[in-house]
Amino acid sequence: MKKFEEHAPYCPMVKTMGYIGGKWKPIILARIAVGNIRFGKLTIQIPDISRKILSQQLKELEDDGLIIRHSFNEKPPRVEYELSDLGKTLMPILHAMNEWGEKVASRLP
Amino acid sequence: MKKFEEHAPYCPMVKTMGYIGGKWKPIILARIAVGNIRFGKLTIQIPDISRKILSQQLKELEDDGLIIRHSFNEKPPRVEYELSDLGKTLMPILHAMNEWGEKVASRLP
DNA sequence: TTCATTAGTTACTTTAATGTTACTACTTTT
DNA sequence: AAAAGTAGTAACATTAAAGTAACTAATGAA
Repeated sequence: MKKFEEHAPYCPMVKTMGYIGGKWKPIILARIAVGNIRFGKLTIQIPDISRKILSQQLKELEDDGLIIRHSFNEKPPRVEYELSDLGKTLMPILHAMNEWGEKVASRLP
Repeated sequence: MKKFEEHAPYCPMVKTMGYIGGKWKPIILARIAVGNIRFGKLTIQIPDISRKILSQQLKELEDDGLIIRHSFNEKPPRVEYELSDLGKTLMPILHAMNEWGEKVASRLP
């Protein structure tokens, strides 16, 4: 039924979605993009995310090389996250998304 | 570049994710952005999406005012989708995502 | 006559994503 | 001595997302 010739041999959008396709990832990345940030601060800035999901998503972002995790050996623990060089290349996407959200929010209540 | 913190009271990223946050939506939108396209053509260009999900996502995109559905009263049926004016304002995001996917694909195998 | 075509829908099942609660370790503060 | 603070994790429960198979209508073609 589907013709092979018409299949997109490789889709950049699919690739991108593989990295930032989660419900929370762009939101998390946008927060980290502002500057190094601690785990607890993220849970405050993104009130609707649970610690479990946040932790999980951060790990995926780290595994994908988009963020760097800095763990200071202190008690109580302190961990900071920052964008990696690769993560910083996402800034145009994050900014475009941020701007769009602003515009839509101001026009459609 | 503007800092995300300047727009913190409501979260524009969350708003944007509400519109294009699905697994398939950016991919579908990117396809429609290329030009008016029929339902069946979309199922060919996005081989891994089922008709059910495609139909469902298209309806959501239409309800959100991002795309316009043109139904020609023919048998067998013909339906074409195009970006609305609002949908066209997503182009910077879609374009940035597409470019990022291309770059990452070329650098990381 | 029977098949192929198109853009879906319906009913059902499975998988992925997300949430909840309780818990840890170590130090400092009350 | 108890409590507060941090960055998580484990076990379990739930919800959201996605997949599958079968079906429709009207027409033209084999």
